[in-house]
This record gives sequence, structure tokens and C-alpha cells, in this order.
Amino acid sequence: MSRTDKYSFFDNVYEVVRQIPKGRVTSYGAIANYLGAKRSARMVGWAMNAAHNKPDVPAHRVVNRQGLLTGKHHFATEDTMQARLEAENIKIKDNQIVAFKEVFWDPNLELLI
DNA sequence: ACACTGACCACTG
DNA sequence: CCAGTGGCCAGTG
Repeated sequence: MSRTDKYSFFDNVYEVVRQIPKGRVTSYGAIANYLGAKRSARMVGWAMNAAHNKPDVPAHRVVNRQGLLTGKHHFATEDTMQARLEAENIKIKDNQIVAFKEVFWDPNLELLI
């Protein structure tokens, strides 16, 4: 992506993640589905890995389908992701977001472009 | 240039 | 119902 300036799947992922409202979270699959490639949920995660280069991308607001903080291990420290979520009033227990469905932000429903 | 892997999810058997 | 596997894009060895 560093060589290509044209929009790719990853760039679309970044744009969607940037639209996640504060205090809300979404899932890899939801983003992939929104982009029309629900089989590419894994790539969304990989995109997050590359998203470290993009400060505007709140990767901590992206969790897996169960609301588990699977990506926390990829942050600066294992507590970074949870701390950032808690700073946004999101409760976490056992690496799982409490009332996940209530804070879940589905781009397919709430972000129509 | 080829093969493998990666923060996942949904479909089979 | 539980376990296994395929699939998608991009990056790295």
C-alpha cells in the first residue's frame, strides 16, 4: 500500500474504522461485510496490523464477532486496548466487551454511503 | 516469482 | 451440536 496510492480493500477498512463513533465498537466481519467481502474478515484484522501507521484509525474499537479483544496483543501493551475502550465508557470483563450488542456499531445499518 | 501466514467468520459434515 | 476447513487481500521470507 505504500507503493500504490489507489484505494484498496485496506484503505476502505481504514475509512470505515475512522467512522466508528466514540464509545462504540464494531467487528471485523461487519466491516468486511459492509465492504462486500465478508469472507475477508481476516484481512480486516491484517489491515488493522498495518493501521498502526495511521493514528486516525481507532483499531481498539474493532473486535471479533464475540466482542472479544482478540487484537489487544498487538497494541503497545496488552492493556492499551482495554484502557482505551474503558476511557470511552465501554466496560470490559474477561477480555470481552460487556453489553456488546448495545455498543455494537454496524456500518451496514448505521453507515450508509 | 512462489508459498505461507495473518487481530476472522461462515459454511459443511 | 461440535470440529474441521475454505476463503478473501496484502505483505514478507
